[in-house]
Amino acid sequence: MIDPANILKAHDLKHTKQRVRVLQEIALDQSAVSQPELEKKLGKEIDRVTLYRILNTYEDKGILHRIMDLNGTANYAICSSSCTEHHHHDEHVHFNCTNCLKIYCLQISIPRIKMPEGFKANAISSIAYGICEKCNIA
Amino acid sequence: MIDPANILKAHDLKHTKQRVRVLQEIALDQSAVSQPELEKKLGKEIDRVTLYRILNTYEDKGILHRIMDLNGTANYAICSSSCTEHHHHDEHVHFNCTNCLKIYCLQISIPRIKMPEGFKANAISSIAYGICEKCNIA
DNA sequence: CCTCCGGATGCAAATGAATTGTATCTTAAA
DNA sequence: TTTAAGATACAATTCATTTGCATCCGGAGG
Repeated sequence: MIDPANILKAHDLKHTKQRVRVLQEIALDQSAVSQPELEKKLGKEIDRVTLYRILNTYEDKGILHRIMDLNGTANYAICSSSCTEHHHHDEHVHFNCTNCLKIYCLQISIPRIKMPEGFKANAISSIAYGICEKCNIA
Repeated sequence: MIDPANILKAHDLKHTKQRVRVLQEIALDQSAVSQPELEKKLGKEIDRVTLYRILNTYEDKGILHRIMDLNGTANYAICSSSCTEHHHHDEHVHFNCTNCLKIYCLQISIPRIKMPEGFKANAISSIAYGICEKCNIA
């Protein structure tokens, strides 16, 4: 259950109606949402730039995680509760439907991968591309 | 060893000096290259739009594979020889340095991941973010 | 070697995502 | 209630990428 007020307080962020609306909107969907999609829904209430800044703030704070889709557009989804400002732990596999373009957060964690000598990984992202359950039916 | 002329012939592409130059330039580097980087190097010889079109053609033909970096910019690297027009087999892990922004193709293949019911994956991409060997020294 | 067609290139302009600057407004704390 | 730090809105800009169209050139056929 997502409580915007608590999340904001927990991360020392001022409680504004715009920030609350963004969290509500993103929490609705189990697939990740892009800024353009959010702008379509919230454009009447929130300025485009404000939306970008809110999303960046949320990412920095570890409230949202960002996934790049096929077009290089940023998509956002709520982080698992263990994410912090300093380290993201949302290391699950994402699924990007090449038909409807939606991004899903799968409940599958990313297998550990040993890096070559000299390379130090802080995070790893895994995106599967294909057809999602909804598009498979249609 | 990369032979541009052969690659072009093998894929039924006209032999033009621009196409040859792009292949030469990308083959030089073992890290993936973005269009903006290529444009810096080849901008005097090749038009920006032509560069985009060549890269798209190469991707379609399975000559290059595309990796999105942190900024949502497309980067390109030479495909393994088994890639074809209809299916990319370049399923190795990539490494995106958060310092120098370079993308490396690691010689590590992506572990098989079982998709949930209804989801059908055609390709999977895995990108590790961190500090590369060069930046680790400096 | 010459002709000629289709695909490739170059240039101009448009689109779309994201960022920056700045003035104004709002939250939360004194 | 006052007030300062921080948020928001609006305008303008940057940066990657795409589209339209006229021109050019590679290579197949004569």
